[in-house]
Amino acid sequence: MTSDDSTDALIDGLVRSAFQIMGVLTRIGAEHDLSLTQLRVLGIVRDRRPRMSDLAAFLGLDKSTLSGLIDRAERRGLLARAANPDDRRVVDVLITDAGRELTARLNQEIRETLAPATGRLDPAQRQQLAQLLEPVLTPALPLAPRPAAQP
Amino acid sequence: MTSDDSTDALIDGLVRSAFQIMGVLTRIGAEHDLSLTQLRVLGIVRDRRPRMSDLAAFLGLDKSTLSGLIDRAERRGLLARAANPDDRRVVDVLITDAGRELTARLNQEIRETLAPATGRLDPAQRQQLAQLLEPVLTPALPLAPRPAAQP
DNA sequence: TATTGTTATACTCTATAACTATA
DNA sequence: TATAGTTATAGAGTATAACAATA
Repeated sequence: MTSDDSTDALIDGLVRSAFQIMGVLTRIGAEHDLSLTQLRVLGIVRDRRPRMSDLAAFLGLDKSTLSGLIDRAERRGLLARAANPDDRRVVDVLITDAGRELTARLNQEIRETLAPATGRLDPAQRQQLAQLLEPVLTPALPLAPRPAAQP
Repeated sequence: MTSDDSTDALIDGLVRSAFQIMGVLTRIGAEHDLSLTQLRVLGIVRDRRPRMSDLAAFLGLDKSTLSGLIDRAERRGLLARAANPDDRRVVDVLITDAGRELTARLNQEIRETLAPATGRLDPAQRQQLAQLLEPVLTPALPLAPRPAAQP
């Protein structure tokens, strides 16, 4: 079996939804001089303190790309680098108070912008949609402390 | 009412889903030296022949950005420009046979890559998810011929 | 030796501004 | 004048390769 109608229709909907969401995120980010990737980093680091390499791997970016990304966010006072006490090669990434405030404001804007779309479903349908989406989703970056590696 | 749980959970799921889908699309595109935007253009032009300005507007890009994008795809023989018979200022964008073949192959790869995720739902759930997504989605770029403008 | 992160370099994506051709 | 498209320019995002520090 290489394809079936239910899968094709679902993928089409997921892809269109993805471009729509990305469009909203891109526009709102741009209004605050933030790229999509920087927006995403803020959302991730909001309640985590990942090391550079883990963050790069989770984002699917080269570590050198992440260096530049964090540079620019750090220059703007949204993120900060910190030494990791356990391994002196490692650099942790953390959010600043300014970054946290900006992130909260952005999330509010995102909710408001998407409200006309999500509002076309009633609360029970919204809940059902979120539940159906759940099994399709990749797990998020785990919160610290990180699990022990396989021996 | 500024927020409710069902909306927040739905937006969280939609945003995570969007990043996941974009990750897959970005990776598959990169394996064929195509950016996310070029991938998207191929998907749109596959069964349409939009003018440059309409395509730029639909993608949310400046017309100058689209010029470069089409340049690069044209140099690779995936897309072509054509004069519009009704208005000599207008340039239409169309897909080549090579572009169509590549697009078909990419779509197949996307389906295969996403199969483990979509396969976590049974066919009835997939259908239901696609149906619940539908009202949330923005309408696609209309197929030619274009509707008459408002007088 | 292997891993973590940064720097140098090059290319794509993107927008702004200035331009040409057509309406 | 207004619209459609291109070109020139500049900044951000991205990967590859070479490097320094630490494990």
